[in-house]
Order: sequence, then C-alpha cells, then structure tokens
Amino acid sequence: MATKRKQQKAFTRRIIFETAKEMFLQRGFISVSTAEIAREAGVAHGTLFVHFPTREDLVLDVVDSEMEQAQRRIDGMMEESADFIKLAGKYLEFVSEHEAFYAQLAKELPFFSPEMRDKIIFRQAIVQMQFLDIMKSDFPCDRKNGTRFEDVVRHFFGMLHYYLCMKDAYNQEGSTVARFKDSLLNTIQTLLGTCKRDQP
Amino acid sequence: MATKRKQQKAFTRRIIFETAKEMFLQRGFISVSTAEIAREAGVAHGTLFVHFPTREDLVLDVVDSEMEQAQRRIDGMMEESADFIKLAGKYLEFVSEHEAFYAQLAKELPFFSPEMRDKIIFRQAIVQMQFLDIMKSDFPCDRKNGTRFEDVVRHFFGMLHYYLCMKDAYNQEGSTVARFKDSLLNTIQTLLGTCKRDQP
Amino acid sequence: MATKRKQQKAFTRRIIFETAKEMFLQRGFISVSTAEIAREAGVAHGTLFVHFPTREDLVLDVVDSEMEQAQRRIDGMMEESADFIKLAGKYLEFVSEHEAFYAQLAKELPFFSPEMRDKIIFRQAIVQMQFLDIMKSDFPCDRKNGTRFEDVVRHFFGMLHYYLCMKDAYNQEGSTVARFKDSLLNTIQTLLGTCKRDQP
Amino acid sequence: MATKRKQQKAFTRRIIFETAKEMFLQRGFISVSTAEIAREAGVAHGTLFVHFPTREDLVLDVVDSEMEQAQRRIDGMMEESADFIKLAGKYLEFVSEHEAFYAQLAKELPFFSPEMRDKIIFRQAIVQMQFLDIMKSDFPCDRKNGTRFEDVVRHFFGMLHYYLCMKDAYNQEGSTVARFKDSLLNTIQTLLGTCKRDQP
DNA sequence: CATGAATGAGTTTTCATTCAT
DNA sequence: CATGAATGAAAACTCATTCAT
Repeated sequence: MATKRKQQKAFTRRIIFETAKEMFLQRGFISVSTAEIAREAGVAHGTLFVHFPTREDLVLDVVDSEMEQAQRRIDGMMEESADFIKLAGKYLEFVSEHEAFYAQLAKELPFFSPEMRDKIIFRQAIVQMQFLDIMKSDFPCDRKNGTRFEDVVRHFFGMLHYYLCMKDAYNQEGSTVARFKDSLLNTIQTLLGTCKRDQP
Repeated sequence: MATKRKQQKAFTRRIIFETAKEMFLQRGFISVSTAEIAREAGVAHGTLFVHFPTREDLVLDVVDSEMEQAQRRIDGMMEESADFIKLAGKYLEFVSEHEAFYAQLAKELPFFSPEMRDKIIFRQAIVQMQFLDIMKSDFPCDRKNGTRFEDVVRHFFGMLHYYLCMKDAYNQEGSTVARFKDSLLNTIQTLLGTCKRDQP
Repeated sequence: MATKRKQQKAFTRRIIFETAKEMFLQRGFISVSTAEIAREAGVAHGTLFVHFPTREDLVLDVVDSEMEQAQRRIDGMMEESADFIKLAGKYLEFVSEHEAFYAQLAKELPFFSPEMRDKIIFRQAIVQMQFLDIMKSDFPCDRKNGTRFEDVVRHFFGMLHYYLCMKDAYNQEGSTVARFKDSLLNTIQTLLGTCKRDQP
Repeated sequence: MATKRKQQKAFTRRIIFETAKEMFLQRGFISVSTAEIAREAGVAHGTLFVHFPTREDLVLDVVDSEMEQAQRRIDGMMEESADFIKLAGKYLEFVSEHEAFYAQLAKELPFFSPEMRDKIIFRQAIVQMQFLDIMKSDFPCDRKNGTRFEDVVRHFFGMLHYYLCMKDAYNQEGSTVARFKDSLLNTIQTLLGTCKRDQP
C-alpha cells in the first residue's frame, strides 16, 4: 500500500509534469500560471505545490528533464559518427524537432532565476565542450592566426540561439532552425576550413 | 515666464525619463513598475502619466531615443571610413559603451508589443542593410559557392545578439561585447575572406 | 468533509453576495467598489474574485437572482387570479416590498453593459407580455379608435419605472410605489374601461 | 479696460459653457471629464475652474440655462393657446427637438447631487403645475370617482420621462418622443375624457 | 485672469502560495 | 497525499482639483 501510494503520487506528479511541459512549450514558461496548469492537469491547485514546492521547481524540473534527454541523444549521436559536420547537422535536426521548447527556452532564459540560468548554461557548456572535442579531433589544427575552434563552437551555438530567439520575427510556418540549417552548417564548415587548410 | 513653466515641465519629464532609463538598464524594461519609477524619480505616480500617457509610451521613448542616437552615430561612422572591419569595430565599441541598454533590449525584445518589436527590428534592419552595402563594395565578389554576404551580416548581428543575451551568464565586470570584439571581428573577416578569395 | 468545505465556500460566497446586495441597494450598483464590498464582508479583496471572477459577474448575479425570484412570484400570482387589476395590484405590492432593489435597477439600467441591459429588458419584456395576455383575455376588445392594450401595458410599466426613478425625489420614508399604487391602478382601470366600453 | 477684461472673461466662460453643453448632450453629463471639455474648448484645464469652481457648478449651469430657456418657451406656448392637448403637443415637439439633452438629463438625474436634483425637479414641478392649471380650466370637472387631474399630469410627465430613459433601448434613428407623441396624447385625452364626461 | 503641471486616492484584476479539512 | 478557498500585495491607469507662475 505504501507502494501503491507512491505510485499514485508518482502518477499525479507525472501528469502535472507533462501538462506543464506541454503548456510551457506552447505558451512559454512565463505566461502560464500554476492555476492553469493544475486545471488543465485535472488536479487541485494545491496539489501542484505538494509535488513542486515552488513554481520555479516545476519549471526547473521540466527544463532539466528535457535537457537530460537531449544530452542522452547527443551522447548517442557522438558514438554514431565522428564527422563533426554530420554531428552538427543531426543536432540541428534534433533541436528543430523540439523547436517550440528550445525557442521558449532561448527567449525566456534571461528571466529565469540565476540558479536555473546557471544550471541550463552549465548543461549547454558541456555540450559545447563535447562539440569542441570532436571538432578538434576531426579538424586538427592549431595555427596561431587561424580561427580558434572555441570561436567556431561559440558561433555555432550563438547563431542557433539567435535563430531560436527570432523564430517569432520570421513568423512563417515550420521550423526556423531547419530553414537556416544548411546556411549555418556551410558557414561553420567554411570557418573550420580556415583552420584546416593551414595545417601542414 | 511661459518659458519657466516649460522648463519645469521639461525638467520633470527629463527626471522621469532618466530615472526610468536608468532603472530599465539595471533591471529590464519589464520588471520595473510605473509606481517604482515615480517613487524613485520623486514625483507622484499620476505625474508619470501626465508626461507619458502609457507605460509603453515611456518605454518606447527611452528605446527610441537611444536608437536614434545610435543611428546618428552609425551614419557618422560610415562617412568616416569605408573599411568594413573598421566600421564594424567602431559599431561594436559603440554598443559596448551602451551595453546595459542593448543587453536589456536583446533579452526583452520578444516580450515587447508587436508594434514596438516591429519598430526596433525595422531600425535594426536598416543598419544591417547599410552594413551589407559597405561590405559588398569593400569586398566585391559574387561567387556561387562562396559564403553569401547576407549570411555574414546575419552572423555578425546574430553573434552580437547572442553576446548581449548572455551578458549575465558571463557575469564579470565590464563589457561582454568588448571582450568578444576581436574574436567576432576576426571571424567575420575570415568569413569575408572566403568570399573575396574566389573573385578572379 | 468535502461537504464542510463546500459549505464554507457557499457561506463565504453568500456573505459576499448578501453584503454586495445590501450595498447595491443602499448606494447603487455603480458607486460601490469591489474593495468596499470585500472590506464590508470581512474577506480579502482577492477572495471576492474567487467567487465572482468579474465585478460584473457579481452585479449580474445579484440582479439575476432577484429577477428570477420575481419571475417565480409573478408566475404564482398569475395562477392564483385571472383578474388583471388584482394581479397588477399584487405585482405592485411585490415591487414595493423590494423597492430599494428595483429603484436602483431603474435608475442605473442605462449604465449597465449592453449584455446586462438586454438581459434585464428581456426579462421585463416577458412579464409585459404576460400582463398583455391576461389583460386581453380579461377585457376582450379590439376597437380601432379605442386605447390599444399595448399602450395600456406600456403605461403601467412606464409609470412604475417613473415612480421608481423618482423615489429619491419624494424622499419620504416608506415605499413610493405603495403610495402611488392606487392612483396607478385607477388610471389603468380607467384606460382599460375606454377599450371595454366600446365592445358591442 | 475693466470692461474689456470682463468681456474677455465672459467670452471665455461662454466658450467653456457652450462646449460643455454640446459634449454633455452628446455623451452625457457623467462620462465627460473636465480635461476633455477644456481641451475641446481650447482653454487650459485650470481656466475651467476659474469660471466654474467645481465640475458640478458647470453641469448645474448648463442644465439650468437649458431649463430656463424651456420655461420661457413654455410660457410662450401657454399664451398662444389655451387648448391643453395642443399645448401638450407643442411641448412634446419642443422636447423632441432637444431630445438628446432631455434624454441625458432623464437618465443621469439620479446621479446628480441632491441639490441639483431638487433644483431640476423643482423647475419640472412648476411646469407641471402650469399644465395642471390649464388642464383644469380646459376640462373643468371634479367628479369623485373620475380620474384626478393631478394623476393625468403625472402620467403625462411620467411617460415622457420613461420614453426619454428608454431612448437607447429603442435604438432607432430620429426622435423617440416624436414617435410616441400621438400615442401619449391620445391616452392623455382619453384619461381627460373620463373626467369630462361626468360633468353635467 | 489664464495657465497647465502636479497631485494622490481610487479603480478592477491577477496569481503564487498557504493551510484547514 | 489531495483539496481548493482564502490571501494580499502587486499591477496600470484616471481625474477633479490646486497653485505657483
């Protein structure tokens, strides 16, 4: 029975979690109220606070789980292929599939609490370092006057962030990331070329 | 006599304006309330609405005045030099001097009213086109498989936007833009190089 | 247990409702603020909006409940007697008992939202038609040059409206409608007489 | 020069007065703000309070002047004809020409201050008494069981008030009073008939 | 006398959080 | 554990009136 209770608890928590995720994804983390989430999830308003003591806890949980999932996918991708451009392409495809989520995250990141922001940025940083490693082993070079790999990685993620933020401005149907994917990959490849070519 | 009154009015308006600007810069356009601004400015809450009928009018005034000033500076820069990299460098210096403002703008742009957003994006677009023109005349090329100038411009402003958004993450003293200036300029120059070299 | 909660809720709602009703009756629907009602009812300002999402919802609830009650009474009266004058007399007595309410309603009707106004006027129209039917069957006549029944009904309700609006002007104690009841009934009867007499 | 000043003062006052009147007539006495009147009149907001210490003073002045004018017209009408029905018809025509004003007055009377209300009702009462006198001399009768003249007069003004209040409900073009004029006159005449016929 | 900037109490509504049931 | 009623501190905006110029 203790188990049953636990299961029930876990179930309720899951429902709230999934509902919140869907709503955040549709309407952003800021503009959805706890009351709305509870109503949509079919539980009492207070129940939400049993499982997530604070609104922020809920947001953090949703964001964190999504990023964990992303991390797993990325780890998988990296095992499959050591070709950086292919990897980057796959990553963009992944983001593009979850674009609604990542666009909200990119837009609203500055309004998260410092702790959450740091957490998210930390996760992001790990991915960046993984990309950096692959990049370096795929395109080995260390010429002084060439482009630094760190800059290339930063450009990749910077531009991805930019496209996500601007999704609304380019208010067309479909994925914005998908639309700019080739352009971004080309540029990255070009930049990488400026390093590689200088290797003896 | 009428002048004295006008001066007094202009003075009060200016106080509210400057107070609001300072607070917006520090804490963002969204999270500062009209009541706080009025209190900080030392006027009655209602007085604020004498000078700015709507909260949005105040925000818009602050944003607009700053962007107008920027436009003038940019026009000046363009007359001084036709060297794109120099121009871009100067532009980054300017933004870096007003970094608090542009960082808030970059972060909160998605939450502005559509009208304001369009206004700001329009202004931004003008600058981008000016940059594109200069770039094209400075580095003439039209090779099919090279990097497109449009992409280079987009990367320049995209990365600038990214650095501004991430200012808080790199929570060090001083200007974030200044710190990344050289890296950004180098990358841009490298990208431009990939176009130029292919010209016969 | 759930019942206790529900009872408590119903109790709070009732307190707000009754307090509002009393205050509306005394001071009109327009000039009483939600904050005043909450204070007088001894609940937090926000609590009022838990039970009545909008000020208008509260007003509408008060008005509607009173009019529904009226409708039931009128239906009852009509079953009891088919004598129009008796019926009209009873109706006036009913209005006179709830005079504070109907006086405010008459005075402030033009300032209600279109939806509420239509709702109230619609209810009123039903009663008028019921009266018209009874009148026609009680005093059957259709002479061309006699007074039209529609005019008689309109005069009845028109004068009632007038007395209610003028209640404050005749600022004496007690019911204004009661004071003019006999006079109004006499006139109506006289008017009806001008129709009836012309029947062959 | 003192004269010139006085003239100027009187002129300014007149402008404010006329502007206010027009606006009250169009939009009601309640919903027009002093700032709007001043703006529309082309004077400073404060100027309005030089001539009318209180918003209420302005409203009272406008209402009073209109009613004075009405009084003069009515006095004129009464000299022209001693036929009550003709007189009543002319009166309705007069009201119908100024319907916007009288409709606003009827609707908003309950929201005026007690002093103003009394003043207006007092004026109205004078007219009613004049009508009563004419009526009595035109249709001399004093039968006990007939309709009382006082009631007939009250019905006349009561119904007029009712039609004015309901002007918005019958939201058709043109004058509502004009539309109901004949019906009202007929009813009044019928009622008077019930007195007259009983005279030997 | 005319001006118009300044006032500040007042309005309805929202929402994360608490706690008795 | 689940409930959901209650809280109260926000928020932006209005407007008759005052008073120094």
